[in-house]
Amino acid sequence: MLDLKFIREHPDLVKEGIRKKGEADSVDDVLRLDMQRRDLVQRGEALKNRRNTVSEEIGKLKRGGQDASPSIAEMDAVKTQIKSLDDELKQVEESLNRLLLTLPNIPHPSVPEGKTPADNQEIAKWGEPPVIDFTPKPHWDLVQKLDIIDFERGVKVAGAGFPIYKGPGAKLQRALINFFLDEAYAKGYTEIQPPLMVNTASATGTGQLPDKEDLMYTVPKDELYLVPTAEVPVTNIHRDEILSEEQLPIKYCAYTPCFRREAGSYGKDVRGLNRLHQFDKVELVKFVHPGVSYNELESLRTDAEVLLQKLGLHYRVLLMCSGDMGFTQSKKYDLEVWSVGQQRWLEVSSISNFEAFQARRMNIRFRPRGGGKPEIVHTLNGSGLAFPRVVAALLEYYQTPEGKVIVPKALHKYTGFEVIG
RNA sequence: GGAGAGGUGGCCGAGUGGUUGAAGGCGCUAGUCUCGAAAACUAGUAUACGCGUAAGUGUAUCGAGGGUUCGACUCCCUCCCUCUCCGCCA
Repeated sequence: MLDLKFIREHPDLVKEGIRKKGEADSVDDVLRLDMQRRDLVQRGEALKNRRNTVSEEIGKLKRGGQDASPSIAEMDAVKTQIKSLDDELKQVEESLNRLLLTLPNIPHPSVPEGKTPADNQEIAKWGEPPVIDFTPKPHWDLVQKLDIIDFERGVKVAGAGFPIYKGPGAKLQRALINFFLDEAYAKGYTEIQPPLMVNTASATGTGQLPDKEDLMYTVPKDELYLVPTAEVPVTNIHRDEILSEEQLPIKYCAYTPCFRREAGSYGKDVRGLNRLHQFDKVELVKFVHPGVSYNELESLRTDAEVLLQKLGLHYRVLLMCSGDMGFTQSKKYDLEVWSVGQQRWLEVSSISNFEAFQARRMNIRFRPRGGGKPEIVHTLNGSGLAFPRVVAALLEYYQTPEGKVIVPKALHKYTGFEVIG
């Protein structure tokens, strides 16, 4: 959510930012409702002031045994007016709030303007594709021969997009959980095991609601949502809190399964591990002082990149353009790992600065050193990392001509084996 | 799921219709005292929104929402949550 005062004072900047994101701009409606709201507030409060004053007088008169009926009669009329102004105000505020929740965050000046993924900028590349003298297999062939991931039976048990990891496949997943979390620990992140279902307020706080309800699995009977990412429960930990500046930055890491309906996906994008309804992810979340959030974004990116480096996987860093960035972000990087078997890049991490956009929705503030008014914190998060595509890339990258897979050294102490197959 | 109790400021805790934003205590901040610290004493110590350049001022907030009333922390209704006992259960 954007700051209403900022919109009021800089409507053109906001309109420009929304235009860059390629979204419809309802800034003028916001301003109109804001004016209506302030007018109603002023009229209502003047009457309430009157009511409070007279009620106090009535109290005094009654205690003095005097007649207060003229005042009471006046207040009867005032009461009706207040009620009607309050009702009107409530409607205006509901409309205003609904509108504010649908305004996207505006991009940081360093974000390139663009409309599609083609406009994203590749700003770094690490490693090389492996040199091999055979035709590499895609991971879905490898895992079937090795019998380590069973897609067919996953369909039977749950449906498409719910694979079953088996034997070394399951252990590889478990190894990655520990590897990623240990790396995060070493960088000062505190491990969180959050709820895997969240309520409406939490889903609204991080921006999944009201617009993106279709992405989530719902539990209607209990008004809960299965987490589409640990970002949701972890960022909401500090909802409606005033932190102290000394606590900042707060850094959390969390391993969770993630559940996404991903309606409308099809084709090569969903083959094998490329896109699933349930997948594992370690998420990194930061709450930081607004003055340093862009430094924190860079270090967050480094924290995620190092994981791919330690796994020895070839990857690139994209700076997302304004139009491809998403509703809540001010600036976002994607890490894409090279898929040898598919000869394409796969997104394994998305690293974002939301500035105050989420924190304002969630009312997460901090008290500045030495006192003073609470300020909104900035929130950031990044995948560190999402498992399925890392697993896909890893299996494909380290495959042998015989269809076995060499486990990268960084994982040996977690897997206990060095070769799959 | 059944029965009972309760939700008040950073924390504890008073308050059952009329200056209660809210006693008292703790904590915290500043000052006095001290070589310094502790203790003691003094003062200050919520948030949001509106108006105002500002000082300031108005309104709201005692779990949430609604109702009764001239006036609600106090009465009524609905919901949420916590605790205790019982049941069920990994």
